[in-house]
Formats: sequence, C-alpha cells, structure tokens
Amino acid sequence: MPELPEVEMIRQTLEPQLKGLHIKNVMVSRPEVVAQPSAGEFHQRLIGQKICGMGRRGKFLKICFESGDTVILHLRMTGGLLITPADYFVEKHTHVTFHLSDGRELRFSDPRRFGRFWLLNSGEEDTYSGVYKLGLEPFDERFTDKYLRDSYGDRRKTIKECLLEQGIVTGIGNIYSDEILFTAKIHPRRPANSLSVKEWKLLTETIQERLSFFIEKNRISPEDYLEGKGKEYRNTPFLQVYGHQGEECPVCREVLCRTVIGGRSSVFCPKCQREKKTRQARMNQGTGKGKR
DNA sequence: CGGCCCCTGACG
DNA sequence: CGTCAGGGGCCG
Repeated sequence: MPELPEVEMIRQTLEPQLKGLHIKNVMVSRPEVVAQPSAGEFHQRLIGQKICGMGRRGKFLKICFESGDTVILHLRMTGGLLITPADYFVEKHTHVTFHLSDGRELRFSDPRRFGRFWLLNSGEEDTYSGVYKLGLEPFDERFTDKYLRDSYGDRRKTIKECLLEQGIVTGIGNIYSDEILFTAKIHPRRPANSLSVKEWKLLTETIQERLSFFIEKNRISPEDYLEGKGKEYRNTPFLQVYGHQGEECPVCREVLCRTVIGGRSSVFCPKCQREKKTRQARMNQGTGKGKR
C-alpha cells in the first residue's frame, strides 16, 4: 500500500524514537513474514542489538544496528509499523513484536501478510530482499530526464507500466504514477517510445515535484501517527485523480476516466491527457512552434 | 509479456 | 455472493 512518500514518512516518524534503543526481545507469531533467515535465527540474532538509525530505499525500510547488521522490511500492500506502549491495544494481524529497552514495543502488523522482513549480517551482500534490483532514487542527482529517456526511450510498454517498475526509478506505485502522469499531462497508456524529449523532461520534473509534495503532505507527529495506527495516510485529500473516476477533472472539469493498465486500475483525464496527439499539436511540433 | 499467486477485508 | 485493493514474484 505505501509508496515512497508514505515509507519516507514512516522512516522520518519512527527513526528519532528508535535511535539509541536496544532490542530486548523479538516475538514472531507468523514465521512466514520473515523471509531471511529463519524466524528463529531472526529472533536470536536481534536480541541485544542497538538501533543506530533507519533508512529507506525505494519502498523498502531499513533498521540499522550498531553491529552493522540491518533489518530490511517491505510493507507491500497492508503492512504497518507502530511504536506503542507495552500495554497498548494489540491490533489483529500483529505478526512481529520487538520489545524495546525503553519499555515500548515496535509492532509489525499486516492483514494480508504480504509484507516481508530480511536480516542482513554486517557486510553481507544483499541477494535476497530485492533491494539490489532497484533503480535510482527519484532524488538521486543521477536521476535526470536523459537517464529516463535512455532507459525507457525505446520501450513500447506503456509509460504507466514503466513507472511502476522499480528497476529504473524506484518508489512510484499505482497512486502516484496516476498523479504524476496527470500533472505531466501524459496519457498513462502512451507507449514509452512515443514520448518527446520535452515530455521526458517534464515527466522527470513532475516525478520529483509530486513526490516532494506528497512527502510534505504526509508529515505527521508521533502522536498522530500512533492515533492513525501508522496506516492512516494524509495524502488522500490531495490526490487529484486517483480514486476520483467519474468526477470532474480539477483542471478542465471533464469527467475523469478509469481504465486498467498492466492489470492496475488507472484514472486519468481524457482531455488533459490526450492519448493521440491532436492535429494542432502535431502541427506545432512539426513547425517547431512554441519553441524559443 | 500477460496471467496467476500470495492473503484478508471492504464494499456493492 | 463477486470484485477490488496504494505490491511484487514467478511461471509458462
């Protein structure tokens, strides 16, 4: 469920609270959520470790320990991480509980059980979690319009599906791909190789602008985070198209359409995001009109 | 590549 | 009851 802005919000909210604490115990009630190593080893190896920070890579969260060991976590669709007092109501589907040295608990809950943990030893190469397959962070200085164009420019695949891949640029999911393409006025079904140089540039800028915007909108206090059980995100009031099919486009008032692309529900404005270029647009491009 | 799978819960 | 869900891996 969470995409880059939500995962970043979780990291920013939890890191200051976890930093410096020790793991007193680890309870795993659903061993299958620990992908690597075995749940037993996961438990044993984490006891006594001191947390020195948290990180994020794409939609993966990392908990870093002073020993150099790292816990990697992917929340997938419905996973949530919550720091609670020990006597706090235990949510249904709580699969992993870390007992912390300040008496509180770090709890992982996930109704659908798609979320996964990995534990890497200090210096161990990560060949399990999938982090190694990820492309650039959208805020990496190497992430440029040229990079996107060079990576995708020859693909016939739809631009929406390209954005959902994590191997070129990472962190964009189904909601933000729709939001980004709407803002950039690019139809989600456009083949990647049909985008102009200008559109690649606009798309690159829009990816960074929209993700920054939603990271800002997601900022939350630890109290509100606990209140919302770590799964209540603040971005929804600011979504312009996702979930708004059948409603008016906030820009042109045309009715927003829903379709399925790559098996994923996609919402777009048929007027702002033209699938085919209009005769006028082709003429403008052909004559170089609008340039300079 | 598309299609299916992993799961539970919300909603029509 | 069927369908869908903001993710991703695997299989033919």
